[in-house]
Amino acid sequence: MTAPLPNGGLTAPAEDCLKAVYELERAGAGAPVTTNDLAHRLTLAAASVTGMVKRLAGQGLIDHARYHGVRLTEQGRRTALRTLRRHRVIETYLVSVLGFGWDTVHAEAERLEHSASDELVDRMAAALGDPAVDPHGAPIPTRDGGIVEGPAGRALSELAPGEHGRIARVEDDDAARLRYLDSLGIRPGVEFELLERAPFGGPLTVRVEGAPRQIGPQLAAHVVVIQPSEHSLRIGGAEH
Amino acid sequence: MTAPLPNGGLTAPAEDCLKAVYELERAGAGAPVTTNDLAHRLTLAAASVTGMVKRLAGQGLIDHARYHGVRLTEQGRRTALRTLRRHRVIETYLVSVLGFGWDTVHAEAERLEHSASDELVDRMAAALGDPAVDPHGAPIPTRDGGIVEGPAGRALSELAPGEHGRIARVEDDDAARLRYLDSLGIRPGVEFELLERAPFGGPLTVRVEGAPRQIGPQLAAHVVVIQPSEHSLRIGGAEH
DNA sequence: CGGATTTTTTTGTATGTACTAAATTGATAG
DNA sequence: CTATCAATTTAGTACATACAAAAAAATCCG
Repeated sequence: MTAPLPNGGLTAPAEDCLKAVYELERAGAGAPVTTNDLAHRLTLAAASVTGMVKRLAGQGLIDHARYHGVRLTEQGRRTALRTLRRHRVIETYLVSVLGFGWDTVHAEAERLEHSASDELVDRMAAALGDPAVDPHGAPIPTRDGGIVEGPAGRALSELAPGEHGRIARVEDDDAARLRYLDSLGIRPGVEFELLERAPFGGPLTVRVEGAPRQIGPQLAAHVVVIQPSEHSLRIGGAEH
Repeated sequence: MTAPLPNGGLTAPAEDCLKAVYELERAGAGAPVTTNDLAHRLTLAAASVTGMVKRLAGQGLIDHARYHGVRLTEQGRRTALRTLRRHRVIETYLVSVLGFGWDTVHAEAERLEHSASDELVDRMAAALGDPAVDPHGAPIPTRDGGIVEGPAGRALSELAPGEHGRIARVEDDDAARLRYLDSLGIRPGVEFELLERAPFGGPLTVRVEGAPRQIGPQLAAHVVVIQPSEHSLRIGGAEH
């Protein structure tokens, strides 16, 4: 009796690893996820990842081609999405019901996602009316393993001056960075307009809630926005 | 980065062990808690307990006299009570807010108590109006480390026919046994009268909610009752 | 008091998670 | 095509948790 292991019988590090593979696969457009990518994401030595990956491959949750990275199996994807659902429902519950700030819930959810049962999470979700997105704008997987990965918004950092829209999602887990963004008024649901971009990777100036704000391009890269429609006014080449 | 370890930096098994020492000390009227007692309580081999006890003693949480059992230090007591508070607040929240049955919450709380932060638990407690007891009638330690261990009720199994009162607490964690008691109408807060006791350790007949119910003495030993006052009518020797 | 029994600890083993350092494989550039 | 460099895996170590079997200590009883 080492640990309780409520849901699929996986340990917390194993669930974290699957979640990381899922997220890196998504970010990398389906390319295999390398050991180094996982090590960085999990703040682990590469050798530790190799060991974990072997165990998970042995359980049929990922396919591992030596020296060439890993891919989730169908079973691994389902498992990762269940963990992700627990994480995001918990975050939403903490913010909506218990009054936590959206910048502080990640760490708490990161622990609770491994010990909360699916039943508890389903009750939380029901109490919230089965929300579709969490406080960061990330989609919440459904009980049956589905997920709608949003309408493929663009990063704030990719827009050209004059473009405007609504902030859909902030893809960052660090409390300090989120608190900073929040202090600028940059949070999911807020309307904005990009006023200007300083050259050579300089800061962007964004109007949010009536006020002009400056934000660095690295931070802005994690802010996903949606625009009113396809006839948005594009001035200048914003691709990069 | 093996595990998150939210509160005192203790692992889940270590917290469970401290909690068990606390509970066994209480049940044993302060006598030192033996390795075997702990092994039974934790469903562990005695050898495993010895190892855990050494680590905890090294951290100053318990005093360990080889071959003579352990005692919580003041620091250990505080730590145990914080874990106990988390457990009981979580149980109460699950029952009162999320609609779990009082018979099923123990297992869920047993896991969550190790990953929920004190801040989360304080918010849950506040949402409940800082309740004094959990769904089983057990007292909830306060934020500052205090606990009021109830008015020292008597076990239902110790009463004599004709005695009556109110069920204060059910000291059992097993879901099946709790569900059975619940089906008999035996739960905290319910008024009762002991109608008769079969001889030679036979079943007790108890009137609860107007209906006569039979209950074995082992189960009844875990039902703590309080009586109207000290001039309760005692008929016959009820001791033992 | 001293042997028998019980309890506890020690010893040795296993697993999962982590690390560092060394070896290996793959990719790249000349 | 090979030397080099980066990425990855292997090897060896450590710690916490668990176990069973053996040894040691305490207790009990005649």
